[in-house]
Amino acid sequence: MRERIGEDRQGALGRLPLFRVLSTEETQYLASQVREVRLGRGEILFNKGDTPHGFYVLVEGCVQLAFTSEQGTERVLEVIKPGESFGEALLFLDKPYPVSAQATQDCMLLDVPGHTILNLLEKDSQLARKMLAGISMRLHELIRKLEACSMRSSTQRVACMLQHRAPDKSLNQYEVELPAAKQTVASQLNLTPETFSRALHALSEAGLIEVSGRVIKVLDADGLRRVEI
Amino acid sequence: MRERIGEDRQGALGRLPLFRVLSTEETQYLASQVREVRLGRGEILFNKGDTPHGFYVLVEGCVQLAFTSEQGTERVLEVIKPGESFGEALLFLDKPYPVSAQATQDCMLLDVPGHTILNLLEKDSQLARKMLAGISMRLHELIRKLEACSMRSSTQRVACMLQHRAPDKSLNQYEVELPAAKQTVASQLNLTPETFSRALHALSEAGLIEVSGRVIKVLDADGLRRVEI
DNA sequence: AAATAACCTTGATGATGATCAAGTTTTGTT
DNA sequence: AACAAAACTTGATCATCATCAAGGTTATTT
Repeated sequence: MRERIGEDRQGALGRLPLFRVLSTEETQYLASQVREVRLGRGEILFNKGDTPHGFYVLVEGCVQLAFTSEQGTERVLEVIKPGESFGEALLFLDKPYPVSAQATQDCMLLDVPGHTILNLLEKDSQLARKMLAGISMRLHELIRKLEACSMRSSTQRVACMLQHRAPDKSLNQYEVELPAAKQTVASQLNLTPETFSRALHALSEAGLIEVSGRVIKVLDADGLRRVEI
Repeated sequence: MRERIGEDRQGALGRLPLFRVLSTEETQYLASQVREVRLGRGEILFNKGDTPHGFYVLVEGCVQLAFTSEQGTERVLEVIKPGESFGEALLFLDKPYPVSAQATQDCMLLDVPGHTILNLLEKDSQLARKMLAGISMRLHELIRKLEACSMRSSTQRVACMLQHRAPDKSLNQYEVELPAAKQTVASQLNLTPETFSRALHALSEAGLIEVSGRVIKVLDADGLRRVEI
């Protein structure tokens, strides 16, 4: 796969959700402008406060976006998976990155220069629409997170996360695989690893879920909805 | 002003930040499609979970966007002021409103049908760019809020909000007028009115601010930055 | 396969902020 | 101007979650 992309960057770009709408010609132009970036596990792509020049598409690996407070404590905002992009919003804002980006696996990304995407946007209303949809989706996700963040109980937050990750909302039983280490997921929920662990324990006690490593089996989705404390 | 808009809806639309880029012809088309909505203080425009059909531009008054939990407690996400729009992101998502909208003052809004704005977007890349910028800005704000929400201390959150509302970041002294009732601002910071009140008190004690009603005089912005508890 | 490191769990304690309650001030209405 | 209602403040108490600490488990490396 990795070689494939090296050889056929154009094809790889065309397969990305965001760029699927582009014409062959446009994809060609794009491919000529992007730069490949490789990161080893643990490496920092950019820090909060850095000046953005474009945006990134993750082709392979895993990147996490996080705030870091003065004391060095981290709060993970988002885990980026292959095919997803990040940093688009900054193209239009002229502000520094509000978060840091770190590779949690060996990664291959494409660095798309700002002017390239702005050029494409001028001419291609389909791409504009796609980007609007992408950013809107991101916005929606953030609203959900903020809502979760203002829900009182830690257990409720965890239950809520498990519901959100259901493959199908109508199912009452399903399995969820956590997208990252438990401490990372905890951080996304604005919880300490300890509290997260206890919350999972409580939900197990209540017979609502079964935990084995990163795989969580939801036994009673309806019960999760009714969690009070 | 209100009559003015009634007479000259086209002119009013052209003056709105989002639509300033439109041609006369486009503005004319838009004006023919929008519907005026008037709300009395306290009235609900839509509830969380409702199906959106378009988006809104606030011309006059004040609207607040909030979550409401099952128990009826409210958490204000945003206070919309005249000239601002909301609900754009839903145009691209096919999801229910994630928040409720309530008038906190008598209001006049324009209801822009989804298909109208999508039509305009097809042809006008300037508008697309403007919308992208608008939504990106919203996204950025939300990230800031989430970050604030994960900062530990309530007093820090209040101090942070006061810094953010500085008319000019380089000033060490300035006045801030809260955009809404204190309980609303408290809610935006994910605090109870009581805790908010105490935080303001603490900052006053420390000689960093002076409070008189909704007007807060910041005496030492640098000190605010260093607030620890 | 052994060793090391990272990750996770469980317990005990403490601080922060929510809640409840009562009083004060401000705002708005008649 | 007087009254009512909403908004705000202050105090006391309590619950939740973070922190600290130690032991256990799973991954990774050699």
